[in-house]
Amino acid sequence: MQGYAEPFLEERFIEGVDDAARLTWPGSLQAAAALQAELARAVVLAGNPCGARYIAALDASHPTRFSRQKGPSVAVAVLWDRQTGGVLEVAAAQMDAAELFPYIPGYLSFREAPLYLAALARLSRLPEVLLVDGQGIAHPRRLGIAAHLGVHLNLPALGVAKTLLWGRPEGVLPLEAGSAVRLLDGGAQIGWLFRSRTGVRPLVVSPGHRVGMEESLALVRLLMGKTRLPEPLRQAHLHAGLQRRQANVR
DNA sequence: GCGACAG
DNA sequence: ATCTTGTCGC
Repeated sequence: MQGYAEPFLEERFIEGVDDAARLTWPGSLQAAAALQAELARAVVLAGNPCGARYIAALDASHPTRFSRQKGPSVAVAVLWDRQTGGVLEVAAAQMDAAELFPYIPGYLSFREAPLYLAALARLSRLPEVLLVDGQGIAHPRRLGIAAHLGVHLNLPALGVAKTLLWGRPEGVLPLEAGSAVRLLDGGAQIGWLFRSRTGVRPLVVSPGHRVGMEESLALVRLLMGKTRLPEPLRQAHLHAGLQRRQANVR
């Protein structure tokens, strides 16, 4: 897949970085790390998305190597309406898994962001916030996939990951639902460990772009339903799996 | 060399 | 990420 359609998506030029190159594999891990560090300088860690009505939740589903299913990878953008508390639209995009960049911890956006951009472009309206399955700034170079997408599209974005990639929790996280502890890297806070339900493994919440640290956690709290994941992301996960299996049959 | 390692 | 039914626990 070369060049992704993005009709209504805003763009913001990042000084010193070619627009189209922001999400393109620059050729080496070293160059990719440098690009991440460069884009991380553009991250804005302030903003309150709690009043937003339209949220896009992003998740992807991939075929397994040792599976009979050899079909495409599928990404889904679920447009969530906070006014009604339900799904407005489900937009999907697919690519042959072999054409995707491989998964390398720390470089997930080079694999999945192109799919997400294609899915987002198929939504009928521009979301006010992106809720991404993965890290925001809780990343070795402060540019997880949520931050990368946020900066690229100049949209408020935040990450909700199911496991930790980077950072050290500040103390022990209580078992009670709703509890949270700061996630630190050196002296700086890079996110939260958030116990969304009693007894479940904590989520890693971190701002991606144009969202404050406290506000990122506040929004996730507002989006919680009855399960471990915030409801929009749970829906995105569900639909990504369903649509991938659908694509296999065809 | 050893441990860590989003999806 | 994915392969998978029932089963244990709040």
